[in-house]
Amino acid sequence: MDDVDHYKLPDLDSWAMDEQFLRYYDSSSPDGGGASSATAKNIVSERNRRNKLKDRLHALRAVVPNISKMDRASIIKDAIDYIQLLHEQEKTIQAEILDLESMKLKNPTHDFDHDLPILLRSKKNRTQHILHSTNSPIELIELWVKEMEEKVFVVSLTCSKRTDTMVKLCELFESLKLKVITAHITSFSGTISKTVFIQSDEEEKDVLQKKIQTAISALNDPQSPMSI
Amino acid sequence: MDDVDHYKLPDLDSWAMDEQFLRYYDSSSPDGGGASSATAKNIVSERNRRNKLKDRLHALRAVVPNISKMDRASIIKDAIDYIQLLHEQEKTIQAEILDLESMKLKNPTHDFDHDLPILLRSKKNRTQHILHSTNSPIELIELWVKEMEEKVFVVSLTCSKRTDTMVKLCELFESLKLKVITAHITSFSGTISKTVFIQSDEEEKDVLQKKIQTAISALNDPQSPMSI
DNA sequence: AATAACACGTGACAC
DNA sequence: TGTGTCACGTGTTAT
Repeated sequence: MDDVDHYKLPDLDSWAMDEQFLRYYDSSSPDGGGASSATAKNIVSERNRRNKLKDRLHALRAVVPNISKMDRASIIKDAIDYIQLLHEQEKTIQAEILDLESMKLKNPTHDFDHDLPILLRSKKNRTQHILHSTNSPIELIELWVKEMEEKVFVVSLTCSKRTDTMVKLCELFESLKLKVITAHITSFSGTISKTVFIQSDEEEKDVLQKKIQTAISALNDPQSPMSI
Repeated sequence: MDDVDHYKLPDLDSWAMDEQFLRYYDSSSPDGGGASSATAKNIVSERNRRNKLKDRLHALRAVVPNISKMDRASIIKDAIDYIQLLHEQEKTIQAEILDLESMKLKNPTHDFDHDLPILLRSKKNRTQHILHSTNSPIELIELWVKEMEEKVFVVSLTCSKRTDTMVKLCELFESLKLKVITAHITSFSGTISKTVFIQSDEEEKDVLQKKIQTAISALNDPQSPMSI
C-alpha cells in the first residue's frame, strides 16, 4: 500500500547506523562483485525510471495547449482540465451531429435499409466493450515478432480459421494498443495468415510477442475481460 | 500495488502529523541544533508536494478511460494517447459535420434557419440525452468493386480512421458473408485503405457494392437497437 | 532471486 | 530569509 499515511515507528535506530556502514566499504566481493552491482543496478534503474517519467510528462505537456506553468503538478492538472473540456466539446458536437443526421433521415434517400446484414448492431456498448469469445477457439500455429527499427515491429502469425477469426485478430491488435501501419491477411484452406507492421511505444520484442500470445490464449478463454 | 478502491478527494491535505517522529539526531548540524526545524519543514513540505502530485496523477487516471496499467508512466502515456485520439476524432467529426451541413444545403426541400452555425450552436440541446453514442462514424471516402472472374471480386475502399475501424471493417465483411481470400489494410494519417479479394456466390458487382455501401452507413447509424 | 515501482529524506537551485 | 521544485540515492514492497 502506498497510502502509508501514518507510518508507525520505522525503528529509527537502525537506519542511521546502516547508512554509515554500507556507505563505503563494500568492494570485497570475491567473484564478480555481486553486492555492489545489486545497488548499482538499482540506482541506474531508478534513474531510468525517473527519466522516463520526465519525458512522458514533457510529452504530455506537448499535446496540451495553453500550458501556463511548467510545474509537474500543474502540467497534470492542465491535462485533466483539457481532457474534460474535450469531453464536453465532444458531447455537444455529437449532439449536433445527431441532430443533423436525424434531419437527413427524413429525406427519401434511404430506400432499403431493411435488408442490411444481421449482426451489425449487437454489442459495442460505450465505455468498455469486451471481446466476448463465445466459441470458436483460435489455434495459434505460428507467431514471430521482429523489431525493424525503434518502436516499429513486424508481427507475423498464422492460425486456424474459425468464424470471426479476422475480427478477433483485429480486435486483438486494437486492444493491445498497437498502431497498425499496414497489414496483410491471407486465408487459405482453413488457416489464416496475418502479417502486420505496427508501431508501439516502449515495447520490446519479446514482451510484445508474449503479450500477443497471452492475448490470443485469453481470447479463447471465456474468462478474461480484456478491456480495450 | 496501488488500489483503485481508495478514492481520495481533492487537495487540502488533512495531515500535519508525523512531526513527532522527525526528531532525530541530525548529524549534519553546522550550527547547533537550530537547523533541524528547517529541514523538518522541508521534509513535511516535500511530503505534501509528493502527495499532491500523486493525487493529481490519480485524478488524471480518472478522466482517461481504459487505463491498462496503474503505473505512473503508463498513466501519463495513456493520457497522451487519449488526447491525441480525441484530437483526431475532433478533426474527423468536424469534417463530418461539414459534410452533413453541405448535404443539407443541397436540399431545397427544407427550411434552413436553425442550423447555420456549426460549432458554437447547439446550446439548446436538452441536457439529458441518453444517447451516449460511442459511435465512431466511419466516413467512406472511396469504394469500388471489380469482378475478377466468376464469383471472385476485389473490393477497395478507403475511409476515415476512427477507433475500431479495422474491427468494424472486418465485421462488415464477415456479416455480409463474403469469403475473404486475401486482404491488405493500410493506415496513414487518419485514413484507412483496405483492398480485399473476396469470393461471393450469386452476387453481382453493383449489388455487392451497394450492399457494402449501405452496410457501412448502417454501421454508423445509431438506429440499431442496442438493447438486444 | 531478480526486478519494477514507490515513497522517503536530503541537498541543490531558484525566486 | 524562507518557500517551492526538482533530482538523487536509498530502503521497502509487491510481483
